[in-house]
Amino acid sequence: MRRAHHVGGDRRVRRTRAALSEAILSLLLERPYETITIQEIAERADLNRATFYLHYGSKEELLLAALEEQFDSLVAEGPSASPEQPIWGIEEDIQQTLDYVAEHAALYKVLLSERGTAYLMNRIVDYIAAHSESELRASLPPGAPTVAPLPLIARHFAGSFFALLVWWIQNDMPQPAAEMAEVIKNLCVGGLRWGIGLDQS
Amino acid sequence: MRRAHHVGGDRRVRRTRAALSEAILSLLLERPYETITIQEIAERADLNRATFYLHYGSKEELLLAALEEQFDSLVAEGPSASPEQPIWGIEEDIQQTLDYVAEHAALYKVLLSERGTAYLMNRIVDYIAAHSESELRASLPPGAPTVAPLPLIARHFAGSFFALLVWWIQNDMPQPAAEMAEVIKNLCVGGLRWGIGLDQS
DNA sequence: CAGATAATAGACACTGTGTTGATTATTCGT
DNA sequence: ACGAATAATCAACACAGTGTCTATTATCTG
Repeated sequence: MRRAHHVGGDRRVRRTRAALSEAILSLLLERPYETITIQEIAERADLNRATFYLHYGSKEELLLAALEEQFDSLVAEGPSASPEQPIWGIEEDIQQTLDYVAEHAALYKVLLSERGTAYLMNRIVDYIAAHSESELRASLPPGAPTVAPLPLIARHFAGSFFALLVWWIQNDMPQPAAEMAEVIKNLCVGGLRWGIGLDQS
Repeated sequence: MRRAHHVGGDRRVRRTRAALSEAILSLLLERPYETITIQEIAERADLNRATFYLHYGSKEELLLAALEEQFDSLVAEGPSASPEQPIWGIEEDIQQTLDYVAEHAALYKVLLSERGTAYLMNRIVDYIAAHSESELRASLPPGAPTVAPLPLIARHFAGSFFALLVWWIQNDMPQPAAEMAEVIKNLCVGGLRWGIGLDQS
């Protein structure tokens, strides 16, 4: 019955890394990235400063690792891979993403407005684009004509979704998640269907 | 006839600041922001380090100033404010923006992929959104029904435009600017017209 | 030209970094 | 439950870069 063995090596390592990630993210909620020192991170994680260097070479490295975890847990909620309703499976993802982000509003507001944007944006937009492109590909007859190449349509969709997401977060989520999801569905998925010519029928 | 007087105070100040901006941007082309020191910036600008502090309080401050100039010169090329062809004036902007970015490809590749993204993205997306929103407003009958609130449609447009722009730059501009502009026009402006119901006719 | 102001040069204390070697504590496999 | 392996601690180190200062020189503006 004793599981959770070998989940990723030494238990001490896992605990230490988790503490460091948590420390930097919690510091990020309080003040800008540049002003945060490795000393403070170690301090807040209740670890010796030398221990930090046992795991990461720089603040940057730790941040990327922490963001990666963050992204993974966002995606984990994510794409339940719709059955036979191709494009419309995306709508579920939109709803789930908004719900997830709303739960972690404070953190995402910081991540998106400051340091993390470059990384998170690339990561999220890439992910959404890849995800929606494969859905698109599956839902289209092979040689069907589209307004533009599929990867660009996917990017178009991902970009507008992300922009609306950022707007929503940075404006302190003026609408409830469900309502915003509706708007995004209308605009993005509508635009998507238009992009692949489904609206011409 | 002696103009260019009083363009912004002391000539020395203008020269110094310009040198600093140029220095940080050129360093940014060579290596990541974090590794650049104020010492080096001053050195490359051929200025005493103390002079730096006479003008900026930190590296960050200088970078923001430099980005602001960069953004201004991008916008300067920009919106020739279409006469009576509302939405279609946007098409010109798209073309001009791509041309401008293509000219400064190396710099923008760095700015968009690294440090600058957060700032530039907010700045550019805000600008495009505001610009397109006012064009939209002008081109629509007051009470006309739309798919979503105007500001969100504008954001949707700006986001997808920006995402495609980033994709294009980061993939080393696989298509010529003109061709990419066509794609963007098709997708974004098409989506925009669809968004405000012009496609239902 | 003269007064004002910007830039320089060198020095200063200070903060945070990255590394080291010796020591202690925890964990994992058997 | 034991013992070998290895992670974490602690104190100390040289070092790089920061931010500030004062006195001096160079340059601009009216």
